[in-house]
Amino acid sequence: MADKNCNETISQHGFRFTQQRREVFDALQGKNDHPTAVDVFIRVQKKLPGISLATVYNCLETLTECGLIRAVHHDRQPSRYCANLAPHAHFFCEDCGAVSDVPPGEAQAEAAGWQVPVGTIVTQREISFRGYCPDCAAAHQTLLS
Amino acid sequence: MADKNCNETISQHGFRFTQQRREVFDALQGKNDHPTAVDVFIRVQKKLPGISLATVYNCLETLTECGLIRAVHHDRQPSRYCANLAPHAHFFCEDCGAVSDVPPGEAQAEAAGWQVPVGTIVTQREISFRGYCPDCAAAHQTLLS
DNA sequence: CTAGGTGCAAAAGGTTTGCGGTTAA
DNA sequence: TTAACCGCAAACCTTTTGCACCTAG
Repeated sequence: MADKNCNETISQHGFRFTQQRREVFDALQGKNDHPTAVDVFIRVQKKLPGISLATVYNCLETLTECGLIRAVHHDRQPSRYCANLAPHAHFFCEDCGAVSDVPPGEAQAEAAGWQVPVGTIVTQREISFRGYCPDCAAAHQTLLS
Repeated sequence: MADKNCNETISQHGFRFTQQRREVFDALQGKNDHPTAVDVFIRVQKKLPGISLATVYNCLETLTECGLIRAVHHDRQPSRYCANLAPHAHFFCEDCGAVSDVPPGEAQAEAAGWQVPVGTIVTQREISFRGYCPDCAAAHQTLLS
């Protein structure tokens, strides 16, 4: 069903629904980790041994353009990809490198309160947190005590 | 005076206060544009014709490590650097590529309301907006009307 | 049938690094 | 004096591109 939706969306954007695009899309579904292009490449290779990394990059870009997935960036590290289309922020652990989704609270639906100049049109907002995930924070605390 | 402070801070971090670091630091002071490493390189060359781009990169990293400047990233575009140490967000214009600082409003001191998992330690937060700056937004409107 | 997509290999572009000579402390 | 730093050039790593072949519609 996700594939059906994917197919339709891709077609609506004037692209073809190829095996490669389907597998790249599938590789992100149902996981909430945030794989890099290379990670996706490794996953998809299990289904399509002949796929090339360049094609994975191309597919990821196409899918992003179609709004089926989202690209996530942190510093200049490799791009990561995310199938969670709901509004959310990202958390990057400085220790283990894990990337996780951060859902907004009730009161946090909009980025109210930022003094964007009058006349500005904001089309997108990105919020990211950096620090230590619960596991790594606990490990730190143990070391310090 | 800014230089004096810069000198002290660099020394405190165990680094040397070299001409190159001073000029790189100075190249960012008093401007609120957000130059790339190459932009800084071009500026600093006027003062130190012999400086190399690699040194500019190294200086920018050292200064960032000392907390004297801040690195700003957007997608995988070249890193930009910012001398504004006050808490603020960034706005990236999709049309003209301008990067500007966005000060927080009164009610926006913290990014409260995000459901970070219990036990997480957040050390840094980054907020960025993308869209059209007032000038480009006006241009768009003109085209559409 | 054919425009668009794929695989490959090579290039691009930003950033980092190794090394011999230089300099701030 | 000497460890840190600089300039240079080469390496690195992610991402993009050109081209000949292939395939979805």
